[in-house]
Amino acid sequence: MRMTNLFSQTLREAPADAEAMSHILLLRAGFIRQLGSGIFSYLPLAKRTLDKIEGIIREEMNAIGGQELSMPVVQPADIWKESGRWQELDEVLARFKDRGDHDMVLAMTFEEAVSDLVRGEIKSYRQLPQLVYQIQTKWRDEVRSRAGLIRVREFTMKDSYSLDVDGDGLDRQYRNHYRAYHRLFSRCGLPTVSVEADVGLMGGQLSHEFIYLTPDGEDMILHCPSCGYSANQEVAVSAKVEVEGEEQLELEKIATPGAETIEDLTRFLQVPESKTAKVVFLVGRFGERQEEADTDKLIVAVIRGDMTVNEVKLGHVTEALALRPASADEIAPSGAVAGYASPIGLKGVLVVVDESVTTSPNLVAGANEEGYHLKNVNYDRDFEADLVADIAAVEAGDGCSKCGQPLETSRGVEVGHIFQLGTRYSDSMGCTFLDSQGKARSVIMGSYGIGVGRLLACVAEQHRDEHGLMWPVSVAPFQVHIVALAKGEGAAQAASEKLYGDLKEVGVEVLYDDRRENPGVKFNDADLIGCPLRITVGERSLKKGEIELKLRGEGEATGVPVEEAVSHVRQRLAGLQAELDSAVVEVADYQD
RNA sequence: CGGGGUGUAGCGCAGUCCGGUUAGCGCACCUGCUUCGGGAGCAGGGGGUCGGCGGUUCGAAUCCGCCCACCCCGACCA
Repeated sequence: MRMTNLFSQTLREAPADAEAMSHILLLRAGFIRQLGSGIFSYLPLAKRTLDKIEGIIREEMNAIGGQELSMPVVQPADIWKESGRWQELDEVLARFKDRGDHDMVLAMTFEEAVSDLVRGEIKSYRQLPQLVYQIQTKWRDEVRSRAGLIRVREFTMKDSYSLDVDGDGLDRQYRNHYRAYHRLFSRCGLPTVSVEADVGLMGGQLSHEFIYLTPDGEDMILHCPSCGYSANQEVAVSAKVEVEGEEQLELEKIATPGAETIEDLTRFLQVPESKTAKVVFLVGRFGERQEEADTDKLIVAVIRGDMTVNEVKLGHVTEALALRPASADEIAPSGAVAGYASPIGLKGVLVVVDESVTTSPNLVAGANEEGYHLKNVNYDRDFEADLVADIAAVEAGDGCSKCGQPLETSRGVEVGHIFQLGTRYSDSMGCTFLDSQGKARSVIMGSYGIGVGRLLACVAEQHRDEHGLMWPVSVAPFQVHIVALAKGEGAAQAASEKLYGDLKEVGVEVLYDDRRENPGVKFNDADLIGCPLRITVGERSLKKGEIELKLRGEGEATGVPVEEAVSHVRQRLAGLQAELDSAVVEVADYQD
């Protein structure tokens, strides 16, 4: 591709509203342009690397038996009503009506669509197992898009769906994906770690996320340096701390004027945070799938003062469809007094108590009376719970639940997520097959996603320096960038043209800077765009019968004879590819 | 949705407090000449509903009101 024909230009300055480095660089290098919040156009350069990423994904999916198909983005709401997600999901699912006044949705994922396909096609156990996948556009009306391509509303995702007769089959496909994902991310040059994760709006029982670790990531990961346990904070568990036996003391009401926070309280009473109980008020939305009517209920979560509530865990144990912070008006009717609240004496609420509170005797808790707290509050004796569960957010330093060593935290971006769905969709949508006994059984499903655009952004984030992007060969928009130090006629011009033609001839992908620009401009743009191999063609080295080769990451260029240029280029590219291939390691299975 | 911020040419900004010529500057773009190995110089030129609507005023980018868009921080996810 000649740069004089390329449909984009580099920007010397980045738009002011870009902050993430991947966003700034992709914008400056002319890969992407923004149309609206979380809505982007991919220009030719980005499209090329996207295609390469998708190519790698296809190879890996095909290698584990995947068959590519394509499902519609606009779908009738009926199937979503059948699965129950029409009711379960809120605004993330974009809805509209067609001209016939039918409810329609913009697909945010495709479990319903495959399930519809499956119930039509799959009749017998003889047709299983199966693995289908697609690389398709999705729309999610995210609460907040951010960081360029990292979190957007319209995005393309590779999603695959496995269909099996039993759990063993599902497990096999799940493990296949687990390994394929690790291979594929490393083939793209992106280091990732896999962690146990929440199933979120997919439903199902087991799930892993593939995380690219970066301080700018939005997910919090906990991992144990000694035994390897790693999980998203949403589901992470830590070792239970046993409190040594302490006799239950008599309940005592004390005046604590103005002490409305745990911090105030510890200072006022001179007790550690771990000797207090705090409550968090949330409103849970409850309802049955397949039914329209929802009811809100106040949830009172009780946890020890030194810990925080993990809302994902709380959502699971309460089986609420959604949780949100409660307003003062919603709290008041229960009898709770903000700042001096406790579960003692509350009416009509769902009390969820963290395990930490049930094992900690003689805590200080609110008296539900302005200006007063209660001392020596004990679970069971003084108050009861509707649910006792682990609802604590695990933090750095907490003991690993497997080996007891302190856990560490890091941040990351989720680029892939795999789920063992089981029969969550086949049951609700009637995906059954006849087994060898002639009995109808539900298809066992798995679902596996990769955010393609996000993957591109993460690769950009990972491979860059102060001058610009540095694409791994496997996904670079072009393998070679020719900088022609010539304007119009001359030896350099002729040599560049010839080299460009020769390289294209042998199938090398080359971006040829044939613009009438000064050398500095061309070098800087080459660095910005970040093709792995740069060739400089200029009078200076041409006099020695040479052109110059430089890897994007290298400092110095090396001269090679003009006649040998093509073979040198192929060698260098092969070398880069080999280097990348050798970094692809087969990973061990996940730990159960 | 709550909190914070920004909207002036394709991009980066000044001007807005304190209303008053044809609304500026840098980059980018077009023409010409020169230059030519790490973001060149000179000369000339094109490009603006000052986010939108309404109001105040003799007069609004500037003051007032409403609305919209985008970004950042918190609850969601690939």
